[in-house]
Amino acid sequence: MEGLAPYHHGDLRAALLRSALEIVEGDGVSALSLRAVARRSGVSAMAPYHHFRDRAALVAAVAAKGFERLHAATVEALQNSGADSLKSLVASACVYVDFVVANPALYRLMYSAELADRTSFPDLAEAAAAPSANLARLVATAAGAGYLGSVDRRSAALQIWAMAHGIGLLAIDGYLGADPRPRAIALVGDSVATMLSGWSLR
Amino acid sequence: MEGLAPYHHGDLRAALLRSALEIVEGDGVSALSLRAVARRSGVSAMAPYHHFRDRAALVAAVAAKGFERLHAATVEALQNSGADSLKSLVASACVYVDFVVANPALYRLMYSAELADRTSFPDLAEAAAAPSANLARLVATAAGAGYLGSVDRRSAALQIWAMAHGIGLLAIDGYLGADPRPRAIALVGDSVATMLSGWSLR
DNA sequence: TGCTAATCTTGGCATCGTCAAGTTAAGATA
DNA sequence: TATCTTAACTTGACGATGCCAAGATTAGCA
Repeated sequence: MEGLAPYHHGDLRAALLRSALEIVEGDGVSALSLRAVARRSGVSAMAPYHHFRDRAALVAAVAAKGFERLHAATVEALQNSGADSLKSLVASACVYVDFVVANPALYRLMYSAELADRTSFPDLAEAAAAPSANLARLVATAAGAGYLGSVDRRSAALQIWAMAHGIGLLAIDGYLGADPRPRAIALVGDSVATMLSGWSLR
Repeated sequence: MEGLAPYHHGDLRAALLRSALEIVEGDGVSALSLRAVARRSGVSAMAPYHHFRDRAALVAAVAAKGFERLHAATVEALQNSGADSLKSLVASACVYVDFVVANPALYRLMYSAELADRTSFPDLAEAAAAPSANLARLVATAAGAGYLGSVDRRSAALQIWAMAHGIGLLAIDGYLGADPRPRAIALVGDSVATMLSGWSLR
């Protein structure tokens, strides 16, 4: 026993996810096929179907992993920053964009059109909710500290999110030149600070 | 002569583009295949290759059409608005987001990953430059009117663009609920106004 | 009128997602 | 321990896709 390639893999699901992430990060979303994932995991083309209903389910699982990482990065950064709610907001926006620039293909996958309807993927919906909830919490404390004036919290959160989302996407699409990372981070930090100063006037 | 389906189409390129736009708007980007476009145009599967080098070239041509429409919509809206540079900026941001919400699949295609490197598609690069140039011009006149304080014009333009881009994408991805159009437009208008008021402080 | 080059077609190949039916082994039951 | 159930995995096949290669048709110009 213990020969090469046993019939039962042991933990194929995890291995498939790992392979999928490697493919996405290495060759982009377009290279992510079920067959490629199976091949890289040393398994037949149909094996993944016993762990993911179809290709979309695999993509959704990869996206969920991405949201988990994004959330983890944000949480970690907030622990290292102070308690100032304004600085926390700016910092988490910067971390967000940093994540986008560091994982361009993964981020694009996380917001790809095929996953727009998340009702079919409850795990993905749950994973994606964590960053949103985090932002909402930060905005709430900022509002409590009087930084938002009379501005609706939900609107404020959406605007900050949209700005980070937009800057991150423009960065990885090449609109911020080569080496967009410092420029993108400076832009979000600047814009979030600007918005907060604008809101505090109301 | 003048029978059905002549061997030479006459203006296949235009017909293919039209079919492609119909497919994108009707069934989404994922349904846009060369064969489907050919089928809808009543022509063999290989015919498109005499007008577009490969699938990416077709997609690029569709995207260019999209940028032309976006630019046209913005220009038209600006003619109907006054000369106030601040209002013009807000208005064009609203028109931008309105376009995104009205043409979700087309907009996604315009910024799809496969077109990120536009050096291969000079026509697309040129078409995409028009909206950017328009925005830069509006920002320049706003700066001339003293609305930007000491803020870098390029940064200001990028932030406005990113905000519209981000809000539009969040809207068509379902994060603004069903019927996102009024909400999205209100959000951009609000946010651009906020940013301008924040900038004018510096 | 005849030549050339552009336009369009047919046929074929590799790859993809997925259905159907079979094989292997892990784990419960007796 | 022997058997049975069931999950995990495989092989084979089908239709669809992007694209290569080679042939057919016709427009436009000499």
